[in-house]
Amino acid sequence: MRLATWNVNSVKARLPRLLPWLAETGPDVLCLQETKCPDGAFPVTEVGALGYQVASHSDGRWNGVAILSRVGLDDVRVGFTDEPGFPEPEARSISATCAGTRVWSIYVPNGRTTDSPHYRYKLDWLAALRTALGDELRAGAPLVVCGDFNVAPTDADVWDPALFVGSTHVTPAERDALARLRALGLRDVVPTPMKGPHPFTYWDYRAGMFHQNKGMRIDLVYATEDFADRVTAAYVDREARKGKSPSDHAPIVVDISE
DNA sequence: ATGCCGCACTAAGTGCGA
Repeated sequence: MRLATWNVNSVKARLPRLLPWLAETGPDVLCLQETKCPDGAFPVTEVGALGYQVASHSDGRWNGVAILSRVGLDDVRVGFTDEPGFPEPEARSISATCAGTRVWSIYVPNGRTTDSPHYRYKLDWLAALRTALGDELRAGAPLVVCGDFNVAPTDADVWDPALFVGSTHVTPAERDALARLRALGLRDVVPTPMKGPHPFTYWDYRAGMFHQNKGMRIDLVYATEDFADRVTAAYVDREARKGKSPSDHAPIVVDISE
């Protein structure tokens, strides 16, 4: 099975990139984030023509997550128990069972700055996610959490750690929240960079950040041991960040043996 | 060359992203 995750920064704007990418890469399951697509406007016909079922969760202009699958899409759940909001819960989590694996697509709140209420919201959201995942892991099925975690796990996951001192995405509290997810039994499936030493997944649109490879690894794949042990390859598809009208994130592609 | 911000909403200006 081939699984992928991609923050597309608007599924509508990215459709001319998404459709050929699906046809060429052929993931069996694709987790999307920042679809920015109102309910009912998701291009289900276009991706359906490529053989994919869609489960999406939207709140209009911002956020939005989805799962595309051509190997089944059952027991879809939007959000999770006791999910924090700002003030109301936003469209940041959707999960489904695909070919026997519980798949989550998540878009963690940005946090903005460490003195912002959005930062508290981010930490609370990650803590509640941990609780919800812990509950689901007791069921014992293989599980994988994919998405834009908005946290760089280590200093090697940002292009210049000195520039990030005092910023969100790198604080001990955020990294501890990730460590607590791993402590549930989830393993960080680190992709191959394809170029350079760092498997960055995000490069700002501005100032030529991509061509200087000044990026961050903030899109992650966290998998249960039984799933992670079956991973045969994982890579960052930098090609999708090139060319006309790309997302500012690149997809991660993971191959798993049956 | 991978190339110097883009998206949504709405109608030029703002909010957001990390």
